[in-house]
Amino acid sequence: MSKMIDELKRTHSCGELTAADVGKQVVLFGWVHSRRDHGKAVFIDLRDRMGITQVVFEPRFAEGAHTLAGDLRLEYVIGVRGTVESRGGNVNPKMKTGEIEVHVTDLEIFNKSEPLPFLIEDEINAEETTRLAYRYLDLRRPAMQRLLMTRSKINQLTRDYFSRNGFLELETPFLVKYTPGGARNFLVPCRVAPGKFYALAESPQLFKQLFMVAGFDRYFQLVRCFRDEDLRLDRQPEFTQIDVEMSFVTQDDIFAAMEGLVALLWKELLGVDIPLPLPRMEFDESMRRFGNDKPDLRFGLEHIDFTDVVKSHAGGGVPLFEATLAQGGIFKAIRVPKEYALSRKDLDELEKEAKGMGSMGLGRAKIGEAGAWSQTPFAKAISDDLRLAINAACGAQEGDLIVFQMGRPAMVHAVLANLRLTLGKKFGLIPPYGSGGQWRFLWVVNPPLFEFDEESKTWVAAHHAFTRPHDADLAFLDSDPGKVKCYRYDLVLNGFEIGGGSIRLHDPEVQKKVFQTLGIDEAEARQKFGFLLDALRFGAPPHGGIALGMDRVAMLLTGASSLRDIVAFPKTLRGTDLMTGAPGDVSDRQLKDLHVQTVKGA
RNA sequence: GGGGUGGUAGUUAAGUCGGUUAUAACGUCGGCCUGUCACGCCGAAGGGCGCGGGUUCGAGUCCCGUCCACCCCGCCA
Repeated sequence: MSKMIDELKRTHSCGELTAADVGKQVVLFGWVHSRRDHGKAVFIDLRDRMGITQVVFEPRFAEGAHTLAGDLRLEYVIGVRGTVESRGGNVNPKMKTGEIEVHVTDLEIFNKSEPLPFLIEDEINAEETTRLAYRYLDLRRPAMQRLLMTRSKINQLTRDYFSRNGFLELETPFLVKYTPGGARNFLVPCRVAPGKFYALAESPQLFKQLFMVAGFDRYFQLVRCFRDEDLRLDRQPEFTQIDVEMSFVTQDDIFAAMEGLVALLWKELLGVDIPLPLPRMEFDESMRRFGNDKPDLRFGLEHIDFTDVVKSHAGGGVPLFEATLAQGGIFKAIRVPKEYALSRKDLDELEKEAKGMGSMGLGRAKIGEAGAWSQTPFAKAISDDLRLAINAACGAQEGDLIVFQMGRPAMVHAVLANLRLTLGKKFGLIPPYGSGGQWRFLWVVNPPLFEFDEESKTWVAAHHAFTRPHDADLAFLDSDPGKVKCYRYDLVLNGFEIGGGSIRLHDPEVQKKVFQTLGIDEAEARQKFGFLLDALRFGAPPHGGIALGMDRVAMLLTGASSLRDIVAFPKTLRGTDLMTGAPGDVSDRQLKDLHVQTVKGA
């Protein structure tokens, strides 16, 4: 048992002693961060989550402590008592506590440590696989401690902000009824109801709307959500949302509430003033200029649509162009100005990337003298008129390169949107962190309510069936569903979707029409959303809401390069936890209790 | 489901046209050192190259399969 823990109180953290404390008797607890043993003088950097303090052992301070200090190794957990002394001429300006050191009179080793799989240093020197397998050691690294402390601060500021503004923090269930559509759910077998399953909530969506019907008016929650979809750099199977719902509000009211939070977070955590209100862009415009609904506005290389140009020249004699037009395809390009040279090898790599996304290839043309094309198989077939018209449409000058895609709109957009990002990174167009102007927030607004699903040849809800259409578009519900815009909005930051929400459809009559368009009949609607439909009939207030991806916000705020870095115990891309081994096997007995059979090897 | 990158001491990496005993740094172990803070100096241990096949006189290097990790597409209302 530890004498020092029982008898002495920790007086300071390892990050706070300064010249003003010289002469004080102090007690510090922490980990041996590094050790410099000079025989008669032993220097230890002692670390806790607040910082590092140098502690010194010499026989003249205390014989016993000095002898014991010879046994210290990295990551031993120790307690020291001693006197704060000035370092005199040996000040270390790189350390916050570099003006002082502690001359130790008492040392206790609370616990030893075996040699570590990797060093506890800020500079990442271990592969993520190793770090994740020993996450508790990885989290000791000061850089990781700062990330999680920032995360904690975000939570605290968010709670303060919403509480101050009259929001109630209310909880919703995680174990919910499975409803089809949307993200794939994790299913949880229910022991007491044989053959039945709960779903883990993919979001509190329906419940927060019911809070509005119940009259709670302003709700927020920092809530865990679960989605059984494939993972990405910015996607984990469980993640945290800052979830918000408000009654008697317009879209502008919701924007104002969220902008206040964003400005507060950026001010408090980075000292950055975010100018409000945040800019807005129509969904259509975003698709046209950037090929997706989450544009990174930190650089140009915007898309240029030259479909009409090709059309008006009837394909210009290029068979592939003519075929694309016949199939209703579109043509879009990115102009690469001549100062950003791309080698043949670069272009081959880009083409490979494009093919990986379903493209046939990467169209390209180098602009030469008098608008001539080279480095392209189209150079011979294309008519002079069309070639010059495309150059003009793209604003391409001699020495520029245009890269383009043609075909199905979804493919063209996907390929060029990614190509734009790849080129932006390659050309170093993204402003470095801390340079100013690097926080490009954007509301993307007024997307279509429906999308046409090519597979089933039906209209499906682009987001969900409870989003309020624009009143002016109601007439199109029957005649031309693709034209119906809705009060749906995404908050985008630097190419990441950090939040999304909508004004909800609270009018049962319009709701009925929406279901009709979707081909959902009364019975099906009842079965899927019965309780919500009921609720909407019993005096549902006009309401709307939004959810911010808290993890993504934290990732961007801290400059972390992956969502995994700001989640304490994350999963790999295949959904496994390398430390615990989850997901794991269970016994036949457990399965039997749950009335579950598994199909092996199928 | 598809496209791509990677896997070599505890860790991070090098390893050329296939060729003796597979390198280095950090860490570890032993010794020395009173002003270090990437401490220094002397010495030592530690891997057979993700796994399984194959080609070859000979494979870390070539081929096939497979596992794991990462990045992207699909997917994520």
